[in-house]
Amino acid sequence: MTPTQAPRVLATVGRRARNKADKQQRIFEAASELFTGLGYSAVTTQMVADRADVGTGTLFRYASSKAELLMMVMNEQMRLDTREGIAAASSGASPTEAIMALLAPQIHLPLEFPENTAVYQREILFGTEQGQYRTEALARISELEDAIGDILSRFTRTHRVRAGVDLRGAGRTTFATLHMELLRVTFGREDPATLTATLRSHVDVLLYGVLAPA
Amino acid sequence: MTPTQAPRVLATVGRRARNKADKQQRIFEAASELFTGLGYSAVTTQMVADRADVGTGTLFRYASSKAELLMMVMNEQMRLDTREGIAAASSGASPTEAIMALLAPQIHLPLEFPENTAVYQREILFGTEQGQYRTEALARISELEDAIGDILSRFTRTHRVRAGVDLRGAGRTTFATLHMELLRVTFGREDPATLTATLRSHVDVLLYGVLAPA
DNA sequence: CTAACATACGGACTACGCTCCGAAATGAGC
DNA sequence: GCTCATTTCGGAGCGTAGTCCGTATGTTAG
Repeated sequence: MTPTQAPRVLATVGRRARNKADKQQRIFEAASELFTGLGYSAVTTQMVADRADVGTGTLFRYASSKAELLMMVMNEQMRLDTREGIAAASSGASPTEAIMALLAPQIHLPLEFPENTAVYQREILFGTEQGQYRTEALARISELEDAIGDILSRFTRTHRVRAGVDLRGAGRTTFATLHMELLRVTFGREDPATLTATLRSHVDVLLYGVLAPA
Repeated sequence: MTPTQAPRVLATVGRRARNKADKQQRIFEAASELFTGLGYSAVTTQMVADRADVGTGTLFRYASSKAELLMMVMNEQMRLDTREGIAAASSGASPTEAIMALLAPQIHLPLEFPENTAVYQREILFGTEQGQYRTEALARISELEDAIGDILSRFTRTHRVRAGVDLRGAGRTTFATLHMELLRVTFGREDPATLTATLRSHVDVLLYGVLAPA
């Protein structure tokens, strides 16, 4: 083996690309450990940069803001929860149960990481920058909204959809409600123990309404 | 009139209290003009302080944060819209129409001041500090949620409430949806012209549900 | 191997929200 | 009017997110 041959095998992507992937990895791990250990507001970007052993200038070429840094970390968790929920929803026996199965895996996050989850939700809803990690988060939400559409259409044989109802819009309403209920738990205005029950009754209202003509 | 008598008439509250009210007034006007003229992010607290002719230290004893400063201004508008909505709602002929009448005055804000309204909503939902102006904003929201409860109970003679439905929770769902739809307009994901129609269909879904057993 | 180029890096720097504490103004007691 | 206590004021200073640009490092051509 000549000195130029041995590296070439691994070097098909070049040293630069490898350095980049390596830094990306270090930054992800540093951010993940610090955010989960201390919570968003107690972490400074300087701390992340130091732990990842890069300069702050470098840090901000890998994530365009501190919030993007958090989203990078949270998206991983969200990815798992979403996959789990979509799998579980396919076996729900009623519309309510199917939707609850879809949403159930999302519930643990605000309990485990209240502050980080609140910031995550805040940035999803109110973020203006079009960073890559926010884009990914939005894609994940869309995935769930689509899943609700799929669930509802799965039940159109046994249930009829009221005239004029837009299923996509109903998916949005479901998420609006999920967001708010998760926030209520985060800010301690709702008992986590009753969250599932509360959410189920919201889903029921959404599906079957509040009123019926007397 | 002795020099001590003339001032006494106006001075029942004391010079200190008058100075305070005066500064409060100047700060309100400065904040109002700057925020509405330039938008939240383009305004610095220094600019508000300068225009109100106070130091920054002083500014922050009249509003505990920049966001509180905005809420101080927005609350005034919200107060008018809420009063108008509650008055209009009492004459709605159907539950849907009554709720729409209640919400209608709220929808002009994001059209006129998209950025400020978004920040206002963000702080209402995610703010952690317990400043006086946020407290006031939350009270205004509660007022509207209560109004929805009143509307629904007004129709219990002609409509029956589905078993197990919590009207207060339904009010929260309505607001969750309103928040989200206003945000969609703010961020340009929804045509303002169709907002009323979209909102009405959301309210309909909420009242009468998506599904009915076939 | 070297030169010339392109890209990535990183830390000094800036902007801004907010705090802190010494100074000034006000009111009370005499 | 004078002194002292109390409240209010305000701007220098701090912490932190994010930028800018000179330097370092990798890549390519000859």
